[in-house]
Amino acid sequence: MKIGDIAKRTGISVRTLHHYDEIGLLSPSHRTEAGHRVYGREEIVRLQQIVSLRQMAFSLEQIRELLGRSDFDAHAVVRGHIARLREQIAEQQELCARLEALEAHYASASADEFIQAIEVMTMFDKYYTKEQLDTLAKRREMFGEEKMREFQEEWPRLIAAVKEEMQRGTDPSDPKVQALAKRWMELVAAFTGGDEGIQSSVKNFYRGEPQVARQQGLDGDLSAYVQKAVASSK
Amino acid sequence: MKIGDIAKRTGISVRTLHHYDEIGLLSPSHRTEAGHRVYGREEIVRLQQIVSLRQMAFSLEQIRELLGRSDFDAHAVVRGHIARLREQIAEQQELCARLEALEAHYASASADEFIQAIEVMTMFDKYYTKEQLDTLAKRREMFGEEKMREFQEEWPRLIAAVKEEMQRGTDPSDPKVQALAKRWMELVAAFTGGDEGIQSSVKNFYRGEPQVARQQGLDGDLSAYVQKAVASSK
DNA sequence: CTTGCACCTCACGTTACGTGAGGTTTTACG
DNA sequence: CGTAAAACCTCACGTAACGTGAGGTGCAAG
Repeated sequence: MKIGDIAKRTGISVRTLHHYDEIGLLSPSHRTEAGHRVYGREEIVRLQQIVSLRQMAFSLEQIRELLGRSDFDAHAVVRGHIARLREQIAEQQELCARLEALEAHYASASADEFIQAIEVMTMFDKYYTKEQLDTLAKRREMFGEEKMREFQEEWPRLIAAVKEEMQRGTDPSDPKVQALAKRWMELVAAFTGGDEGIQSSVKNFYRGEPQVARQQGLDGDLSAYVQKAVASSK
Repeated sequence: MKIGDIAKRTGISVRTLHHYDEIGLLSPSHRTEAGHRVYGREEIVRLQQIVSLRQMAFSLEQIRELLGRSDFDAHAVVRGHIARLREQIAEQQELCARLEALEAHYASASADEFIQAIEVMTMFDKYYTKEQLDTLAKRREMFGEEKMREFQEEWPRLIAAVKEEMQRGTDPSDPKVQALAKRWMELVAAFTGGDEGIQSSVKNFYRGEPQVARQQGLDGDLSAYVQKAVASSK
């Protein structure tokens, strides 16, 4: 009946019982004149209920409501709780999947490269919708790991080649430039799959993150040059 | 370069930047003489990294370690993080499944009954291992909803009948008592499936939660009486 | 010159307790 | 009955990652 007995019998810490008393969730019905808490049958029952609900991950506030009086719709509270749990699960699974993909893909990368990869991933989140990311993921699966790596290695070479022609002042309608532009658009098409939404997202991405574009050797002049080449081929 | 600009450009709140400064996660390289924070390129880059890692649900402490210097094994940190996420997901799925089962089964119950059902569930957790609970769940599936309900309705009648004989002083070897005891053991066998571990868990359960036993009309005398009847039948 | 906005530094609130600090009461033993 | 250990009490700070004022200063525009 005293707090220590309750603690031993239920496995709840004395501090926790103090806490429940403090917030008015479970207050002992009596106190000795020395101020020691005395719990009765009622309170033990209520404590069991509290513990049970806590095991179900309800907050103390929710528990107070659920036990407070049945005018609260318990089923509604539970359904809300389930909904929140579902959301959390979905989020965490998404996260987990991403981190595992990263681990698998960048297993041999340095810490810096690894963190950079995470950065790129979150940047993608900013500019692409969830559906677009799904589409891109499917496309990557379609091509397979090796193809994607080849593409990633081809881009810098292609960009460098175009830049050279541009700086040399070659006309965009020159066959050499035309060939490069054709390959350029092929790679773009392979990545975007012709999806217009994705194409505009790509543009927004490079516009919003110029430092990424710069890192890859891209800039406004270069893309304008390619645009001209493509236009003149029609 | 001033804190408000950073806040607008990155979407991070001013307070958050203050916080990161406070804990030394991201401090501006300079201050104006008035004490205004001035951020440089470096800090913006670091902030992006912080935001990215935070999106991945890393704690600020972990982020500090990851960015602190690459002597920390980033891969190990990430693997640990994944493991923790997995655990949380598993727990929440377990919880969610239980709550949904409750919702489905007690959809039309009152709040009190509902909470009591949750209590019973957590009591079971205390006395049965996970495997035993799985076994019991499978057994319930085997019998189906209706059979289980029939069993649940039969128990009180059976207990009452035995109690009557006991109070009347009927000898445990009397055919009437023998018949009741036989049915008793059949029901026990249906529930436990003859699993010895489960049988002892049941005993521990009723021993540890005497109020549940009492609520069902069970007590030491009664079970001793049944034991005698069973023994005398051999 | 004053208005208003951006900036600053406290400092409390949030969740569910853990962990002492420092003091009183009860209990057990000789 | 005296004393010492065990159990009880009330503060009160710490946790994670900020939100939200309160109250005061700096700076550019009208």
